[in-house]
This record gives sequence, structure tokens and C-alpha cells, in this order.
Amino acid sequence: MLKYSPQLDSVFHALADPARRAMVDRLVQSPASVSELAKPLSMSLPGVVQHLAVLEAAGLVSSEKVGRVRTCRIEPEALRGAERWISERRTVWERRLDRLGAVLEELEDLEETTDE
Amino acid sequence: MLKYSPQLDSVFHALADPARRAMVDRLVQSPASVSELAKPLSMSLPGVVQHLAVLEAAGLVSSEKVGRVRTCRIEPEALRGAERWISERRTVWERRLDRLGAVLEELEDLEETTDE
DNA sequence: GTGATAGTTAAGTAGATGCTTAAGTATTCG
DNA sequence: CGAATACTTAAGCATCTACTTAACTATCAC
Repeated sequence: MLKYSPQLDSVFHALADPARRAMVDRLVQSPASVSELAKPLSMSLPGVVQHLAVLEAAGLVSSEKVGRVRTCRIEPEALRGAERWISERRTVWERRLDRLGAVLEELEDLEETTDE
Repeated sequence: MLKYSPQLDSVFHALADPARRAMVDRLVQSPASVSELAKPLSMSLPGVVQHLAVLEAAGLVSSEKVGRVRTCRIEPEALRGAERWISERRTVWERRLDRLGAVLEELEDLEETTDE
């Protein structure tokens, strides 16, 4: 199992939950407090805090407490890492398709010249 | 919790495991049999089959059995869906940065004109 | 047919996950 | 000060996950 990345593990795992995606969705608009994040979610506050901990562990979100309010903000680099992994795979797959297409065209050309 | 997508749940969940990412990594190169997928993974064959089932449930991989060999291939559309979700969020975040930058510049201009 | 190959099915298990409620601790307001 | 706000911590619990081993089925090769 080469190039194992616990970083990707935790980012993809964090994004696999709808409540956590909703929180990310909210945070890309602007920073928010824990209760602001909780408001649209039908869940207890401690539940939200646990999701927040998962997002922070994945490096997707950072937060800072001032007074009694914890303000959360998104960390786009982690998001970018996941995006990069996917797009690299897509690139490999598309290159393969291109090579396949080229081979098929060559075969067609060969058939034409041998048939005529 | 608006626009809940079980599709994204399952795709991100599938990608959160290193063995499954390794399988995707292999399959973007070319289709492969179950045992070919299993070879680089230090895991029993039934374990691999279970991971395969997760990938298929997420729509990331499809497979077909011919004779005694099951051939697996990647389904890039599901990958693209996950990539799209991430890139949409990144776009929102970047737009916000642009607006912020514009506002800051305006403030600077105002200060200059009022100071002088 | 016999045996090897390729995969499948079933059952069990340790540990992680996604919640909950209850009971705290700070901070701010009047 | 005393009450309201904004979290935080702890504990408990049902369910899900990622494996395992053992036993089975369906090809294919001779």
C-alpha cells in the first residue's frame, strides 16, 4: 500500500457527512460562530461541536475563541488537497482515453488502406 | 439541512479509505480483475471484495463477470461529482476573497484622499 | 473427472462513529 | 451581584466499519 496519506483519509472522511459538508458550505461564505453553524442543523450543540472537531482534525477548519465566542473559518488548502487527488486521477484516466482513441483511429486507417 | 446528497456521502466515504483509493488509483490506469486489485493490498481477498462493494455502491466502479473473472472499471462521473462539489466551494471562497480585496483597496483610496 | 484458479458467502469481532442527555465553566449584561 | 449566553466535558449507547477465518461455488486446464 504505497503513498498512504492519512491527511486525505481524514479530509475525505470529514466531507462524507452531510452535517459537516453543510458546515463547510456555510464557512466558505464567511467565518461563523459555533452556534451560527449549529442553527440550520437539527442536532444538539455538543453534536455540532463534535463535527467541528472532525473538521479541525482534518485541517479543513480552524477556530479561535475570543470571549465566550469561538469563531470558525475555513482552511482552503485542505480542500484543495482533496480536489487535487481527484483531478490527478481524472487526468490519468483521460490520457488513457486519448491513447485509446488514437489507437482506434490508426486501426481504422489501416483497415481502409488494406480494404481498398 | 438543505440539499442533502447521499451520493456525495457515499463517494467521499468511499474515498476516505487508503485501500479503496489504491484501488481507484489502479483502475484509472486500466480495468483490472479482483485479484489484480488485491495483489498490492496486504489484506484477505474477502476484505478486498468488501471494499469493492463500497466503491460500487458509491458508483465509482462498475464490474462485470465473464467466466470466473470479474473485471472492474472506473466510473469517472462519480469522481467528477465529488470534484465539482469541492471546486464550487473553493470558487465561493475565492470570490469572497476578491470582494474583500476590492473593499480594502477602496478603503485605502478613501484614506489617501481624506488624509491629503 | 481431478485439481487448481477466481471469486463468493457467512459469521464473528474489535474498535470507530454519530448521536444523545446531564452537568459543568467562562463571559457578558443589567 | 445574579441571570443569560456560549460553549465544553463527560458518559452512555446503538450502529456502522474494517477486517478476519472458514466453507462454498463456479470455471478452466489437463
